[in-house]
Amino acid sequence: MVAMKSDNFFERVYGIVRQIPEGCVTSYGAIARALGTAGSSRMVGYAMRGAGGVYPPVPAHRVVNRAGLLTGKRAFGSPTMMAQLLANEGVAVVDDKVVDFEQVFWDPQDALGD
DNA sequence: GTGGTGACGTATA
DNA sequence: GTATACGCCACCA
Repeated sequence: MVAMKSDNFFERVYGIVRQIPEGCVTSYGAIARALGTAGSSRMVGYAMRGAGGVYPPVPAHRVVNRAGLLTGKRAFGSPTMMAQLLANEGVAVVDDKVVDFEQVFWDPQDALGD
């Protein structure tokens, strides 16, 4: 099967993010590790940068860094869009940071073992 | 084919 | 505990 998806890596990241349940969030490193590319944690975020142009849409707003900071909020067009979406999902966000990050944290490996 | 960059993470000072 | 430096690896020009 002709691998038309050269974004094998990207697609995988999208697949994980799309499995994130509503009201939950995860970290780039966790996703990267779930993919087996823990070393390319940066690539996870890089992939998300293109998440706004792929289909189906990827809830990138549910993906934050290790500190729970909405580092990529700027990728949503508005610096408050990401926080707004999270708040809409039930995730409290203050100062561009996820509140109780560890409580709403979702483990991507959980989807793999589904 | 090479170089530069990056929505991170970890290590060290 | 805070601040700074480096590394990782895949994508883009």
